[in-house]
Amino acid sequence: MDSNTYESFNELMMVRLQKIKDMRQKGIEPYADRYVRTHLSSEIIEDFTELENNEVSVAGRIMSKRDQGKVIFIHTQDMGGKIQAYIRKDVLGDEAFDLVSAYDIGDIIGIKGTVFRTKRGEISVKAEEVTLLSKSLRPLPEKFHGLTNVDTRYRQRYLDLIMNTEVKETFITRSKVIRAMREYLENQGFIEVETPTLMTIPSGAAARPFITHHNSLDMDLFLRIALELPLKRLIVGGFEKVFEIGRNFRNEGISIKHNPEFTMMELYQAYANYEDIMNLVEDMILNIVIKVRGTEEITYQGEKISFAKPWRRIMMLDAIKEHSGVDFKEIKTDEEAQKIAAEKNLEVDKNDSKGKIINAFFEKYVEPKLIQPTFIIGHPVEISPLAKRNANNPEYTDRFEIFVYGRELGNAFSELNDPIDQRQRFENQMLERAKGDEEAHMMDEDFVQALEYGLPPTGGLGVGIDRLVMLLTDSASIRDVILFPTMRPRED
RNA sequence: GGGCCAUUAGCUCAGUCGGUAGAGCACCUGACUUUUAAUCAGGGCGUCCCGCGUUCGAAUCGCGGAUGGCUCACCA
Repeated sequence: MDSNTYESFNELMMVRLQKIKDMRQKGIEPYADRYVRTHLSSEIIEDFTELENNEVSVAGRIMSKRDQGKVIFIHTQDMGGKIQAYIRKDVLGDEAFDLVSAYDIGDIIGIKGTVFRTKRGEISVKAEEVTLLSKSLRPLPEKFHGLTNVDTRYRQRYLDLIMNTEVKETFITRSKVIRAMREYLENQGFIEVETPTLMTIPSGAAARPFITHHNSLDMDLFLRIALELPLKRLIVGGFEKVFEIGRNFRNEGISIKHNPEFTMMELYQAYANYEDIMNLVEDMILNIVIKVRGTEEITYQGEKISFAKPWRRIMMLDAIKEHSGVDFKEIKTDEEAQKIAAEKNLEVDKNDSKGKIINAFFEKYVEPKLIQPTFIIGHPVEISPLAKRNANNPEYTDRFEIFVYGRELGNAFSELNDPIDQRQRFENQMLERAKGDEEAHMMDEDFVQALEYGLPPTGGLGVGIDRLVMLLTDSASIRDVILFPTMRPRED
């Protein structure tokens, strides 16, 4: 750090810098090497009856300090929560006590002492030895209101985590959700794999990709938008049950439900169809909900949501008929579909096929109504370029999506394993692209070639981890379940 | 990308009609040996988001910009 840096320090920080100098002059190092702690704050509170009058050592950040002259009360915070230290001048001695007196809120300290309960009933540690482990230079946000500025909370998440305990809880829950999912899938015989993030052809979803450049190969690469195609190649290769939990990147708008990078779990199971996957995902999510929340029913944004089996299963066309009165079974051509869309004042592109219009109807009339976990089955083939056609009605696919609280939580289908049909579908997507649809799939020749070697009948699934965590932590925004959400850099 | 709103001390906020900036917490000095947003007395702390303009004078009014929030669009 040079002197120019110090110039940006305000008076509060200059005072703390001076304290560091004073300590070093006394031969005390304010940045310690290590500290042996015996207990977390939570352990002392939970096991108070056994620990009372025993010696313990705790470490953590000073969150509050009440100096009464010859007695100081300090709350320190660690992973387990907060615990109070009771520090007496006559126990520590004058010199050590004066040092503690100079500690600031935000400093990280170690306390060795005996466990007891104060007059007011709070379980505390009566300090015999207090050690400064790391001096804090910047003042923490105010103790009562804490840190509420959302901008700062996301940009300086560490401050958010220090000040807002429920934020820590959210991310602990996130970790539990992922662990429970892994456990479940491993118990079902799935193997976890990792596939490339850098792709030559981004595929597996309808989305605009991020582009980057590889210098020594002198070529552009794309960040993946889905995990799907590499995983299906692994099924071709004989891994019959695989899954990946990985980051996807989509170059699209940011909203309460969308972050440019987000986490998906995708799994593929050979010899299974979409109905097998439906049973699997229903059981898996119920399992996770119970493991994480201890109950089948949760409350999300004031709405009671039950994950108890079975979830409602309804054909997409039936759901549209139920909510909009329009029966697309009666509508045969793109022109008829365009006409009915116009009658309903639904904005669609004039090139849109019947399949896309069905999807538009679904999104407008049905999606917001699907509060309880619901399987929507049988999507039009035009919007499902990687899904197998239904044997009885080849205009539609053996596909389903899971909706909860009006939001898509998962997507699954019987995988298209006919290489000739797959090539045709890619070609149709290329035509859509040529018509200006930037999100249409690109041709993936290598993937078609893999199918030509033979993909067994396979069921596949994708689940949005962030959205699942939102439900289980009652978080209104996806940014509340992503530690460092994408932000514009500050100008300054 | 459009609309609306916000941005003032480290944090949470107030700021009247345009008259040159305030509170609480935090910090500093002093008092206080079981406090709980400890208390009491005193003190210091500002790029009023940035730029331009109007005005004798701008935190306040106008225009442009930045960042964020909400929302619509986009996004299966």
